[in-house]
Amino acid sequence: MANSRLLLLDGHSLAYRAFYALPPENFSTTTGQPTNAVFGFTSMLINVLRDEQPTHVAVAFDVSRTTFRTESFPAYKANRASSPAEFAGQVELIEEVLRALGITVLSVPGFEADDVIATLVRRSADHSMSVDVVTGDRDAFQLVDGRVTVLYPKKGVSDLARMTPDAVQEKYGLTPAQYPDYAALRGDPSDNLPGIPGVGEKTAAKWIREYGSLADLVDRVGEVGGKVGDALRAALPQVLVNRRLTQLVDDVPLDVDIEACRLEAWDRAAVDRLFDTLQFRALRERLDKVRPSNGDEDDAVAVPGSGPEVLAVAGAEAQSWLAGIEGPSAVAVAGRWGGGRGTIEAIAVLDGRGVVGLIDLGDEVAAAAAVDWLADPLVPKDLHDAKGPALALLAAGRELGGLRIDTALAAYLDAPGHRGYGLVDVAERVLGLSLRTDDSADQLLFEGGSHDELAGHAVAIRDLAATLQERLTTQGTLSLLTDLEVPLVAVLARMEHAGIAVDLAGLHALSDEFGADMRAAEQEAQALVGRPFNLGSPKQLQEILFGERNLPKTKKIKTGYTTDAEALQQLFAQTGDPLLEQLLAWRDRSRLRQTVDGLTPLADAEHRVHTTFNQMVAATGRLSSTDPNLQNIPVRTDAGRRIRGCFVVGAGYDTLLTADYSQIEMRIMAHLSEDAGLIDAFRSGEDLHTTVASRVFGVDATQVDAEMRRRIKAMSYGLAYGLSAYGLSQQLDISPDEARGLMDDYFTRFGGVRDYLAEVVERARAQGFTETMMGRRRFLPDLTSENRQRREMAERMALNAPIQGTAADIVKVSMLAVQAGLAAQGMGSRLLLQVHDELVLEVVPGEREAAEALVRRAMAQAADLSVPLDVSVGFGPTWQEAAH
DNA sequence: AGTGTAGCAA
DNA sequence: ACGTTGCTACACTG
Repeated sequence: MANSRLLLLDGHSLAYRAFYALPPENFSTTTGQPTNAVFGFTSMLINVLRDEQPTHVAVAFDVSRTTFRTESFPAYKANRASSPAEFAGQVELIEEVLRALGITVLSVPGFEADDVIATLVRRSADHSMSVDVVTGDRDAFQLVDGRVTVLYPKKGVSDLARMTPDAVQEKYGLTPAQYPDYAALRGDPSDNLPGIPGVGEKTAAKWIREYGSLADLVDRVGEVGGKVGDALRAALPQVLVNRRLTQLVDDVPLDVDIEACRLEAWDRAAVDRLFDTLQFRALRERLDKVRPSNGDEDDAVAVPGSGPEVLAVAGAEAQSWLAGIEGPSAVAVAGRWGGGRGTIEAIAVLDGRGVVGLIDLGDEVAAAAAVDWLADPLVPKDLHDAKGPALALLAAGRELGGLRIDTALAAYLDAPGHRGYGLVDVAERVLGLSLRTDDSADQLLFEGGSHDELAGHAVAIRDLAATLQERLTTQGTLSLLTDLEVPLVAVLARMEHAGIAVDLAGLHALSDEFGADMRAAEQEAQALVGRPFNLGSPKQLQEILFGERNLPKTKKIKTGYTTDAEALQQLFAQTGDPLLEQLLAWRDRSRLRQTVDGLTPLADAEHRVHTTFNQMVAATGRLSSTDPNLQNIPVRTDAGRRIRGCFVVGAGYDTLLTADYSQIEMRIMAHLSEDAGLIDAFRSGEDLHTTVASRVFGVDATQVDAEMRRRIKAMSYGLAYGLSAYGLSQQLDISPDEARGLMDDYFTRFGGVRDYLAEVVERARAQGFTETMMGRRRFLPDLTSENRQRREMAERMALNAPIQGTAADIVKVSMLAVQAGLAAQGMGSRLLLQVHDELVLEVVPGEREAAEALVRRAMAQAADLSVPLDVSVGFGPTWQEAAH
């Protein structure tokens, strides 16, 4: 035990330091939960774990305000205001963090955290451990000796003073043992311990140095001359009380053995979940770099040596080796991909024989064999995130075949909502494995000596496939993987590979035009203000609007007052300040230009842009699109639609086809809620919002005016998002009472919807997750949170996830059906984009009718609901003109 | 490099 | 505090 290092922290004092050191406005979750104390504490903890490499750790907390100290001296700490509510809540969160990290938490009624610490310090002497005590309470300096160091936060949460005997000597001119004597003389305002009038730190330290100790000073108290001597004699009883209170108790009754504080590997899944909810992204990564020092780094690394034999397979040997493979293989692929293309550098194949074959695709003969093998639909294989390799094969004019399980997708279905599904992350979360990787990027590149690494990945993929397959089977969601997500990989790869053509000249013209509009607005704005300024700087804008021009204050945000479009429009309505118009115009054009200018550099030689569809980002099951995001191309304004007009049909094709579901989410709501009224409204085939409005307001459909329809439409859509009466009132610009009345009327007519919404939340609370029609789960642990904000946030997520998720499932099913239909009929038309409820296809000459029929059928039959799935289809040379 | 604001889509 | 799911650009901060 000679090399054991014990780390002891004073939870409350450090949390308090952090609470006041870090501004809560910079440290809160998006749900409004302040996390400054949790963040600061956790940050300090990670730093000391990293710097001190302890083998044992414990954190002590004060339990209550009454201790033996308050009993003997009622004024003790009586000056302390009760801690603010924002603080109290965070202590619980800190304890959660510690639990997840497997760190012992201690508290003993009647004693302060420092007494618990002193007790452990004394006990650790038997184990001859070195000890670090982290606390914001200077009384702990009395514990310092050659074996024990106190780390005391100087400033903020990152700067710790290392108090060794020498450091104490240097700072106070006293030994650690003398410190409590000195503290008793000095008093402590923060603990409400009075000092001696006229005696400060200097005199107190001088006396202790001179007399050696407080006891000696008391013995010779008559020798102290002057006014301060009189003061000392007068205050002596109080000084002795101070001394007793400052002394730490080192025999607190504590039934925890030091050995129980040994730091074990922590529960990564729990840490991930907790840090996700706390939105501690950076800390998560810093924590990753700190490993428990008990040598666990080597015992879980999946590399050969602990695993199977690795064989470098080269040249002509590759083909025969691959041909001899038994059973499904786990395949790790090194390469690079993105932007609709990709290359494979090497693969590691692990099969039933238990040998990893490594094939470097730099070797042409071996590469040909490997590509044939990867493309073979009859060879079952498991990959992690197969879309990249699939793109590489498409680039080579081939297609990935035989994909059985994609372990990244499996991990996503098992637990959506994580930040990343790279192999390193997933192996750690699911298997508790720490994969060695040279670069932290998810995409493994094959360079010289990384054979072992790639082979280790293949082992991890094999184990992940087995574990996750079992988990999904238990969940009943395996078919979602094998029949939906995995087949979709190939479809997405083809879409990304195809890209969509853009009219580059048109985009450049738009950019110029929007640029000119921006300059005009900028000049007018600067003329109105009287000097140049940056219209894109919210800070300068705030100074000008609320300072110089003294406009009414808008909604408060972290950095002052908002200048968002809604607020500026409201300000304009109130004040008519012409500057606001110019700002809004500038913002609008600037935004549009930004969209256009982001697009042009991404076009390839054929003037096509290739987005990347991400299948594992949205917690609800939706896809997302990046580089560029083609799912948020403007459509609501005329100028915006002109950008859509620059997405065009490509050479060799006849037209673009767009097909979208109308009101798919409302239809899903009708189906799931089984509300007879809503189902009837859809079956009638009349305008949905008008029909619903006529029922809510109890009038004939012909009596429904535009305003009534608008309100009902907003209400209907809001329902699926957990809209509150307040939110509805804001959106419709009516009073909360009026909104409440509208909701009541709505629910009177559509009681099934109300019952469904209530039930979906309660069910999710009971089982811990929501489910889509096809069984896709979303876990929402916050549904049982004590914290109201977090709980209500989770409730809204629970309302929305089954609806948004079911829509996502249905669209994915329809994509598979479209792709299958195109292939079955040997058609040349192809899918290009998916925008949540819309598909965009490029149609070759002669296939318009067949394509429309196919798409309509595929989309309408993607699910069997109690209401029809209505699909509208349009054709046109541009995306804009193909819209309907 | 990371955070916050703003704004676009479904 | 008050409507979900995403992505990107920019300004500002350390």
